[in-house]
Amino acid sequence: MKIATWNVNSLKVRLPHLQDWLAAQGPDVVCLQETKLEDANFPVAQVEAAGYHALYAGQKTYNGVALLSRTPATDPVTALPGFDDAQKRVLAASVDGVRVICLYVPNGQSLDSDKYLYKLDWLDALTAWLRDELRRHPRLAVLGDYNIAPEDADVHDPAVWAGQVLVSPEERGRFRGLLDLGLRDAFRLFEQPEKSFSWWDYRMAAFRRNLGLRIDHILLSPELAAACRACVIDRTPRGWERPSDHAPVVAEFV
DNA sequence: ATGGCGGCTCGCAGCCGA
Repeated sequence: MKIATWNVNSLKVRLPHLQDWLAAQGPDVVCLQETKLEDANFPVAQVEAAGYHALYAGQKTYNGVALLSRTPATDPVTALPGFDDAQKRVLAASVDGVRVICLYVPNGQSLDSDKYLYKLDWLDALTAWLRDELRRHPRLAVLGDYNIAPEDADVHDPAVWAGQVLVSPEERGRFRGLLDLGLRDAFRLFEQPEKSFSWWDYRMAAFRRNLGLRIDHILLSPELAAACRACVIDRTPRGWERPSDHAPVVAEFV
């Protein structure tokens, strides 16, 4: 089984890239973030034509998540339980015996912003929820844009990023809290190239110079981690014309 | 690296992302 996560930064703009990438990679499940579409405008026909079923929880302008799957997904959940949130950032469903959770973690904007406090509260609610979900679902995969670079190795220049969101000790502590639940970072289950990133700023030719961050992650329950055979970041679509600023992350397990 | 890009919108300027 092949699962993937991709922040497409507007599905309306990136639909051709998604179609090309699905045809090239043929994943069984794809979690999308930043669709920026109200549900009435979701491209259901195009996704079905590509061979996928779709669940989606969207809104205008910002956020929005979707879950595409070769076989129909069941038992959808579209919010963090017990966390009152107007923003569409969560979509969970079951596919082929795997509980899949698609996340778009808040960015936080800056350390002195209310959005940063919202991010930390959001991560606390996520942690409490995933603790229960791990008990309920031995085969659990939590994929998405976490907006956290877990370690300095996930940052092109830690000195440049010091004191900013995505790398703060509080955010990294929340990420470690997820690992402490028993989840494993699929990417780090394997030997990986130095300076592996999943996001590059549109400015300053950052992709060409590989000035990036690794902030898109696939976390796996112990059972799925034991079955995982590969996890890679596919940089290819980031080099296409008019790309998303994020690259897809893909994991395969038996 | 102190901005630069590229989404979005009761659009032509400003907000937001990361």
